[in-house]
Amino acid sequence: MPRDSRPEPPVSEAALFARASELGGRTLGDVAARFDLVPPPDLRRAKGWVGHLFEYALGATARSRASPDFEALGIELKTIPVRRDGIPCESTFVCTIDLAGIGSVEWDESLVKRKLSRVLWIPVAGERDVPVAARTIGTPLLWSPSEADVAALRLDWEELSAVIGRGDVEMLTGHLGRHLQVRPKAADARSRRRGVDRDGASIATLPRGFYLRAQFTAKILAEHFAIGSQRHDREM
DNA sequence: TATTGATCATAT
DNA sequence: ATATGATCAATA
Repeated sequence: MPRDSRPEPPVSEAALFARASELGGRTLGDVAARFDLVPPPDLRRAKGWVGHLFEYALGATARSRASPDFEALGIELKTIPVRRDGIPCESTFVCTIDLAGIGSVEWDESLVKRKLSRVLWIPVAGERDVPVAARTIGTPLLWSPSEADVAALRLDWEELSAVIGRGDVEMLTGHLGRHLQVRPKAADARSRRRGVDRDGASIATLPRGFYLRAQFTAKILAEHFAIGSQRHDREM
């Protein structure tokens, strides 16, 4: 029998953050056991397992629904795998791209801007030499991008969107974009999605998504820790 | 070894 | 087949 059943959605941002904070310092195995879930030995065949665990443990809206994860609060949940030194192991997936329509979308109404407006980051040990069940949960961070962040993300988004919009999606590589990049987001390399070519004609191409580079999220987490230790100093 | 391109599971 | 949750693994 599970010791805890699935919690109700949190009623406020503070309640959500408090709930997430209680998980800090514990292992994924601890949390999974509370809900009678079994951690896989590794994530090769369960890449979304950590994210799903936290959706469940924090009372996120059902997986079937559209984002944000906490609809009533307008908060997006992101687990982020980190090394022992706190630096992210991976980039962070933001959203898939409507390759046929993004050329006529403005930044202010973009999915990237909306999804990143409020994010609950949960750092989790992500090194592959640690079994999933033994991986430690870090201190959560409730984040909104600074004005400088928004400006920088907008610059990347507009550049990348323009390339897609003008019909050069096939020229895009993961190299483009300072903080935001475009990479495949598909079941495999044969997947196809509707896009447009340089003549504006409809083509079938690889589905792609926006991702945040690890360097960008590293900065977010680093600033978080810096502020945390500053507060700690003042308390002493 | 950091990064890009490829891939895996589940639910709808 | 698409959307959401991401990490894997080959490459540079």
